[in-house]
Parts: sequence; structure tokens; C-alpha cells
Amino acid sequence: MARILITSAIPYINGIKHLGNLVGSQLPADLYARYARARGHEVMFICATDEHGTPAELAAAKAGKPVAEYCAEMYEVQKALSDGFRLSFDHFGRSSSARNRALTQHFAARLAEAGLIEEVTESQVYSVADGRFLPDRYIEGTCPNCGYDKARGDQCENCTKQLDPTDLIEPRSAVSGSTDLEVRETRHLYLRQSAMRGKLAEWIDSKTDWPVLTTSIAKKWLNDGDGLQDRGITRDLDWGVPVQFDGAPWSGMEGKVFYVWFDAPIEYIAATAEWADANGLDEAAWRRWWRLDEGAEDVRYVQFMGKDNVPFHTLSFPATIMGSGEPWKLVDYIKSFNYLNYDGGQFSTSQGRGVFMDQALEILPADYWRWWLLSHAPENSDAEFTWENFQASVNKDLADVLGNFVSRVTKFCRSKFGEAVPEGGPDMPFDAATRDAFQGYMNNYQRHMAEMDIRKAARELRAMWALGNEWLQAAEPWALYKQDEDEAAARIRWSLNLIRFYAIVSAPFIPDTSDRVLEAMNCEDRTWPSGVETALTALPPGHAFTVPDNLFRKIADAEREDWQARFAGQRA
RNA sequence: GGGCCUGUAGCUCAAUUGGUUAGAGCAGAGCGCUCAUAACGCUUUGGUUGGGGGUUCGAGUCCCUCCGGGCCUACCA
Repeated sequence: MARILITSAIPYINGIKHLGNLVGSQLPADLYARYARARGHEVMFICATDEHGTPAELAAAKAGKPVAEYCAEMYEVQKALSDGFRLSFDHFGRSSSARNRALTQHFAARLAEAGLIEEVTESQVYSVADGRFLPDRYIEGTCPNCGYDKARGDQCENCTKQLDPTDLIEPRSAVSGSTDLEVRETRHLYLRQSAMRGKLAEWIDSKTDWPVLTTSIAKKWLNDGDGLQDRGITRDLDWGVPVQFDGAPWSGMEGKVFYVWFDAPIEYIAATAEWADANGLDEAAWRRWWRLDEGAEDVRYVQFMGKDNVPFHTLSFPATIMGSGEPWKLVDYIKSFNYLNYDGGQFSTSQGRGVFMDQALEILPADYWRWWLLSHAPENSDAEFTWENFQASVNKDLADVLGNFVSRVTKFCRSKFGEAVPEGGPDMPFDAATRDAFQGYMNNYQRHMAEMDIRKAARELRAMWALGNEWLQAAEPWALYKQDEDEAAARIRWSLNLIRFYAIVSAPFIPDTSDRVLEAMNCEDRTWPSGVETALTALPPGHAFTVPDNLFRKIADAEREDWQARFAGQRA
């Protein structure tokens, strides 16, 4: 029994996420959280929406709504989709919460007291027509290098040359197209990450068990060029955590907010506080997860994220935590993911290319997606979604191997013995070889799950499903029934128990199906099986059950082709 | 430009970190079964590990080089 704190990278508020986003953080985090809970650990699983920043303001403006209202609506949309995919967050918070405001300001103040905040005056492009400062990439113009006329202020997408907004010929606002731009001076707070470089490097070096993807990105930022750079942590925006507040150790920062990447990770902590608030608990309830001096010394903290988030979680956020001088919990393990591509290219929100979370659930239940996405998680390299592969995996793994096993066993039992676990025959299931094979898969499964080797875990789980069919084929109760009814009854009894066993161990991957099966098997006890053999005697003779409807339907070629065409791009 | 990752069977992926004859699933072929969602089981075809060179008793694994794919490069988040 351990205490495990799990956070998933928090999805940005401006729109519905696609399956690539889902499999890159939230879904694997959910798998791990469900498994950890099933094994009896105390789990705190936290996620939230990331609501601040320029894109949120622009999306709200485009929708013709005040940004707070827009975010509140989109939060509900994302919350509903999280629920739809059965993401089992203990709390799904909002980075715009009062809790995050207070904590973000607290951390900033502590950092200032520690001498780690510096005020810097810099020049930035201001769009008069838009009434706002524009981030570099929101300025468009002609590339001085190649003449491409839609070059962005940070980089030309055509020739890949790094640019400064002032390099652009005939610069214009990407928001309004206005050319009424001017360079204005503005003052910002910088986090002196460079001062913490040694400490951060030492910390990263101590994480020898982290994925290469995680540590190599961190080391690159630590050592590249002049080493870790200081980072601006404030912005000239309206929507965000105000920089100027009562007790702020600086002045003249009215009208500015903290940079979204400063407050977003702090939301992990804040959302845990939101959880306590929502459940009527006191401060100690959430602080025991986060404060080493208030009970968190035995917490193991695991973060899940896509590779694009790694620098912020390995450097910026730890710098915030360390720099505060307070005993906040640092992450123990970072599980990072590559990208999921869509049918030979990238998922594209703007072009509507690929499947988005809402569309996925309109087509098929969550478990179909969960199984495919998790069993193909982009752990070692970018992975690719194709409809052919999705169809084949779902039909074979779920419908044929698992679903059909449940079907053939329950229906055979109903026709020969009725809808109750039959009695008679020996109590000791399996021959030694089958038992050992099962236990071997189970041991591997548990090890991979604990180590967050998701694809490998899925493979072992599937092997357990397949082994049931192999064994049943050899056990052939349908033939045996004609000669030795008791022996056939015993084998069906084990098979029914095997169904219950599958439901419990498969639950982290396919929770809805597990629920359906356990309900059909009339089984409320979902204690994780300590061993394969003993688990197969859990349902005693006489125990009533019902034959469930087919667990999974197959995807037909025609509908696959239909979906292929429908999600190819140019979403309305 | 620089850095990192990656290339293994038609497809998706393994390979105990340098150790016998490179393994699985799917797809293909053959056989079996008839409980089941035309499902299941068994057998089987299929690889010059992107190309070339090197180190080593031994290389998918280490080094060099070339080719291809991807990500990051600090003001999107």
C-alpha cells in the first residue's frame, strides 16, 4: 500500500482535443491510476483545464464571448468528454480557479523573496488595432530569407529560418490583419532559472530511471548554448492570474498576468486543493499530498505528458518548486509520450484532420478507443492511427478473442446447465502447464503496469484472453458433456470464473466492459486476484449469472470506409 | 544550422542492454473443432534488421558514413 499522486498534463481550453492529445497524457495516466487503485494503493489523480494565455482570449473573441464565459463553457465540454472516456480523475479542475490564483501569487512572492525574480524591460510588438501585445507567432509577414508571404514572427514555416518579428517585411497582425503595429517597451518579471541550473542539473542527473525522451530534452535545455536561460513569467494580457496583488513584492505591474506556463503546473497543486474544497475537506486533506512537512514524504508523484511538455515539467516547474524554498513535493517519475499521427500525417485541429474526442464517442463506445489507443501508445516513437489497424485490432482483440470467449462460455452454460455456475467434478482448475502459463502472463502484466510499459502490458493482457480460448478448445466441454457431465461442468465453472477474472484485470483498459461483465456475472467483489488459480474458484457452484449481450460489435468494412472519408480533413 | 529520437516480416511492434538458429500479433496458406459474434484451436509461408564500411571470438544492439522519417530549438500551449 503506497500513496501515489498522479497528474496528467492539463489540456488547453481552446477546443476539443483529438485522440493524439488523449493518448499522450490523460489516457495512460488514467490507466495507471485505475491500476494503482485496483492494487489497493491510495491514489490522487488530478487533471484540469489550462485556461490562460493568448489563444484562449482569441478563441473567446472569435466566439463572440467574454473569455471567462467562453472558458466556463469549454470547461464543461471538456469535462463531459473526460467523463465520456471514463477518465477517473479525483478532480478535474480549472487553472482559472481562485485556488490557483492564490498559489501562483504565493509562489511568485516566495521566488521574489529568494532573489529569483528579476524585472526586465523589453521591447515587444503592439497591435494598435487589436489593442494588445502580440506574441511573435501572431505576427505574419514576408520572410526576408525566402520571400514566403505567410512567415510567422518566430520562424518561417517555409524555409524554417528563425526570425524576429522585426525581421518581417510588411508585418501584420495574424489576429486582425492590421499593419498598424508598433514596438513598445514593456516590463516583465523573469524567473532566474539560470541561477538554479546547477541544482536542476544535479536533480535531473539523479533520475537515472527516467525515459530517455524525458531526460534528453531536459539536458538539452540545461546545456545548450549558454545553458538554461531565464524565462519571462508574465505577459501583457487581461485573462490570467494578476501579477500585481496585495503583498506583491514588486510594483507597477498592474494590468499584467502571469505567463500561462508559470501558472499551469501550479494548477496541479491548486486542483488538489479544489478537490478538497469540492469534498468539504480541510486544508490538511490536500496538503498531505503536496507538502513534505505535512505528510507527503511517503507520496510517489508521477506525471504523464506529451514530449512537447517536457521542458516545463523537468525545468520550469521544478525551478518554481525548488526556488520557493518551501518543502513542496517534486515529481518522482515523468512518463512522456511521442505523438500519435493520423493516417500518414498529423492530426490537425485547423483542418479537422483526424478523430476528435467528441466524434470518437459518437462513433463507438469509449472502451473501443481506450483499447486501441493504449495498446498502441506512442511510447518509443511516434505511432500512427489507421482505420484498417483500428478495425483489425478492435474486431480481433475485443470482439473475437475476449468478447467471443465470454459469449461461448455463458451461452454454452445456459443451454446445458442453466444460468448458474454448475457444480460437480474436480475443484482444481487447469493442468500445471496452463496454470503456469497463466501465472506467467499475469506476473508480466503486473510488472509492466507497475513500470508503465503500456504496450507490453496490453500484450500480456491479450495473451491471457487468448489463453482462455486455447485452453477451452483443448478442454472441449461441448464434447465432454456427452460422456462425463461432471467433468464438463467443472470446466465450465472454471471458464465462468475466468470471465470474472478477465473483467477484474482488464478493468484499467476497458472499465465499462468490465462493469458490464461483472454485473452479468452477478459479482460485486472486484478484489485484485492474488493468484490465477485461487481466483478461479471465486464464483461457487450455484452462483447465478446472466448471459450478457455481446460485449463488442465488429466494425464492418463499409463503415470503416465511411469514417475514413469523413475524417480525412476539412471539418466544418 | 544544431541537438535528440527513429528505421527489424506485407502491417503494428518485440528482442533480458554485445551472446546460440532475430521473435509475437494481424494479414496470407493448410488442417481441425462446431460451444460461440463465420467466432475458436493447431500447423505453416514470410526478414541480407534502410545502404555501405569498421571494432569484436561474436553486432539488430557499439563506432564512422550515406539515405529516409519524426520531434525540439526557449514569445503557441
